[in-house]
Amino acid sequence: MMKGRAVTAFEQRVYDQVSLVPVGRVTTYAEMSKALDCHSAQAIGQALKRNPFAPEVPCHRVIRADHSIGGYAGQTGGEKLELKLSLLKSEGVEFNSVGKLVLPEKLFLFGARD
DNA sequence: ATGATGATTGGGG
DNA sequence: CCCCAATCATCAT
Repeated sequence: MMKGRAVTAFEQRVYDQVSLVPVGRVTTYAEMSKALDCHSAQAIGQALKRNPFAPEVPCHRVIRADHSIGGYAGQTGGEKLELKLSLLKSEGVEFNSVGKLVLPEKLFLFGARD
């Protein structure tokens, strides 16, 4: 039988990290790259786009550093993005007409205490 | 092993 | 808005 592709150590660390983001909060690719001591936010996106545990692992709670929505399920536009938006909205996180996070204080910074 | 790709980012025009 | 360089894990050859 077909065995799915193995989750790499790096991906596992990314998933563990994003799992720390609470419901109703979001973080950024850049913030995660710092927390994981990786110097490439894009590498974080690479791992998240291949997340085999979505939405168990909340990869939809990761947005861009400029507070815009970012991508989802391998897409940067289209229906999947709509899904990401509705998932976040159902958790109380919203974006304005310019596509930016309405309440920046909802950003979750690793290592910061509330 | 080498080259290309990408859910990014910060800088510049 | 668009373009570019830097960065790096993963994928295709």
